[in-house]
Amino acid sequence: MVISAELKEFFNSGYLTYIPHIYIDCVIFGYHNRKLKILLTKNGFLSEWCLPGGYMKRSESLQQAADRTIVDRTGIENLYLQQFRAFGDPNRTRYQNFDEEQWYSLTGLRLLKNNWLFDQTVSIGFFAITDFLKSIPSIDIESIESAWFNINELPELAMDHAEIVAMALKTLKIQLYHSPIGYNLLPEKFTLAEIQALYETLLEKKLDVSNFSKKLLTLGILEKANEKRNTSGHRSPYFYNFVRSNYEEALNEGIVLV
Amino acid sequence: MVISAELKEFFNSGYLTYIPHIYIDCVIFGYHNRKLKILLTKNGFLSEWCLPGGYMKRSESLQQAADRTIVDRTGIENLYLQQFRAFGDPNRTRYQNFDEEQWYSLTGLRLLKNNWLFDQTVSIGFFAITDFLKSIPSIDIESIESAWFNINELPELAMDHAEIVAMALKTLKIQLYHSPIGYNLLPEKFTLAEIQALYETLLEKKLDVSNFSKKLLTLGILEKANEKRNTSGHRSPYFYNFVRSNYEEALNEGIVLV
DNA sequence: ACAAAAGTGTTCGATCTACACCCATGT
DNA sequence: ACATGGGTGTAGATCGAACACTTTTGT
Repeated sequence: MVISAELKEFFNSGYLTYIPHIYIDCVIFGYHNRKLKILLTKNGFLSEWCLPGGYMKRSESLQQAADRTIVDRTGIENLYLQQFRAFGDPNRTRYQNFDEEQWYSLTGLRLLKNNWLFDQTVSIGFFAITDFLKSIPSIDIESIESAWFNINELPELAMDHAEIVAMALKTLKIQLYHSPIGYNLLPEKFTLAEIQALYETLLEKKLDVSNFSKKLLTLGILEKANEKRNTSGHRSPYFYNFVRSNYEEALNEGIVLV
Repeated sequence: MVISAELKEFFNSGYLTYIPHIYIDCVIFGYHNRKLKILLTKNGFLSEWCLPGGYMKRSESLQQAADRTIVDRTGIENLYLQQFRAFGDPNRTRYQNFDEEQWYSLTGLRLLKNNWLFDQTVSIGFFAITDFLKSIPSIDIESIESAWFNINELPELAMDHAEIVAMALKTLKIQLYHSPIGYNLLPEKFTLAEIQALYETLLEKKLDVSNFSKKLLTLGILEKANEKRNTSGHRSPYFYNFVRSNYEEALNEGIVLV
């Protein structure tokens, strides 16, 4: 990996800009057509894949740090990132297993043992969900690759990142139970089969067709549009769309779904 | 306030032991006889009251830090502390409004602007609930007083501590809805009226006598003991006790209560 | 007897679950 | 006509809210 001047600067004096002990890790779920993926990045110095994340800057808020991190590291904008847990096992630091020589041979930089990069970090976990076809990630200075992975075909993850993913998934499911989802994951108009597929994928279980649609329609979250999708070979399904006001209300008030 | 040698040492070189940017704040709910209180401490240098809390030590886990903090600061042992949120507004630091002169006149110590105590901190919020009659708090070196306050008669709180309390209370209520509580808050044997009073106080609403007991008995969490409390003037209530196995199961599996 | 608190029963309606059934359409 | 997926209807069980009722006990 080529060590840019920018990266060198980051290694040597990043602690002036960033707080050395507070890291943000983001679990970005991507959904499309019955597939649930998460976004991972390949750090240039680690063999395992990582969650996209970054240090918190001095004098910014946690939320700002998370939002900035995701834009910086993946180029994806307008994600609604939600905090779900802090992770703070001892000796939790990205480069804990490197000694000075190893680091030198990898980067050509001599970093002292007390360099800020080797400090213990507490990580604040955030998660978000997006349509992975609409969200094309880019990469940042510390990374060499960035990709969507199927949730049940994840590669080896660095540090405690597997645990972070597991907790995020658990939180996502609980959340889904109490508030609707879909605004950013489905097109403007969609069929009942499509939204049910979304829920079934996220919850990892089958739902009853009749009961599912009844629920969403009774709650007033969905309404039938006067249009059908043109399929062939069988009956064409109607389009539906979200009823914005009721959707928002369900987000605030909470519902019980499924 | 007298500045002990220990405190002086803490101010000057605490950063060697503690991570300057990570703070733990604990909301300790105390219940007894229809009263819900929280535990606050009076810091010797601030006019407002604070949540008991402390810095995280280098190379300990978040959970260890929280557990140690509560023992150190309040002397209360065996609390089950549960993480609920991280708070990280910019410029969030306990002594942010002090300048060098003020600090000197208060403490007799000359601390530089870049002293670790003035660093921005992210706080990880934990909460727990205990019986406040059984939990007599003691105080620590930075504090001059420690006391239980009724939840709706809280004094002015430092920094964002009011927000932390509000979030903790919200989390407690949601949690109560999904899992039983009472093991450490009620005596071994208690009456239905007593456990209902507990729930009504925590949830801040009245519950129906019949439905409440039916629910807990149907779930198998409570069982009737062959004993009555001796009251006078009217019918004596039966004692009940928790059925440990079902209680634990409800904790793990989740229930819906009320 | 009656007041006060303990404890039980019952009704009504909403909601969930499971499953059967009908509909539309291309071949 | 039939296969395929879209969509609806309904019986039975379960649950929850509200409230009336019975029991026990001291005065």
